[in-house]
Amino acid sequence: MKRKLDREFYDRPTLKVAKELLGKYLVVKKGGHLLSGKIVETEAYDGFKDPASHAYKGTTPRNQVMFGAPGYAYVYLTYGMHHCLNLVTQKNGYPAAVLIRAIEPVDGIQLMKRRRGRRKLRDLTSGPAKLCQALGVDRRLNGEDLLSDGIFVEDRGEVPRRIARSSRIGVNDGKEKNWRFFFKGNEFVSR
DNA sequence: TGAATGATCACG
DNA sequence: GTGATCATTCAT
Repeated sequence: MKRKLDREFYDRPTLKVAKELLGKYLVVKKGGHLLSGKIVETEAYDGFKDPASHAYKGTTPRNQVMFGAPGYAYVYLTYGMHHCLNLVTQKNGYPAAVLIRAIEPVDGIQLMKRRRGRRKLRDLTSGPAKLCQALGVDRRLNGEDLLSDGIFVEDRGEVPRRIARSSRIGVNDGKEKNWRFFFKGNEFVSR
């Protein structure tokens, strides 16, 4: 049983969405290719009061999508060369999203290897920018509807186990919360 | 541990 | 316009 996540799934508290995305399948279809992977690591960026969020200081041209309706992709370039993929959550006007930090490769592994220039399965998608490169996600997908057929998340009926949480990677804030979720012991989790 | 690499944003 | 920063990755 496969079921594409609907708008209502994303229109909920961000921490809950971040946690429940674990074990779901991220699917990208483009140019006749089908690429997918099981989500094994996420991070929540929630609201106006989250200093680590791009939306902390209000709207800018880049973060517009975070303020928009739930169920859309927010893709940005960082360090001048790496893309990161987020899934926008909660209602229009409330800036929040979930960063997809790692997936376990499932469909299209040969193409992922070619794009990444790596042979080992573990090196393909074990980080937010790695998985974007493997799946061919870049800023052209910013603002893309996650209910479209080009990029979406699918429930394949699996029951997730062994979920752990920690502080977010690359976030240096005194009050940093445990807003990173991952499968304990999964080899595709970043770092 | 640090280089790569360029968009983004605050400042004025 | 300028300069600091960056939700990272890879090779040294």
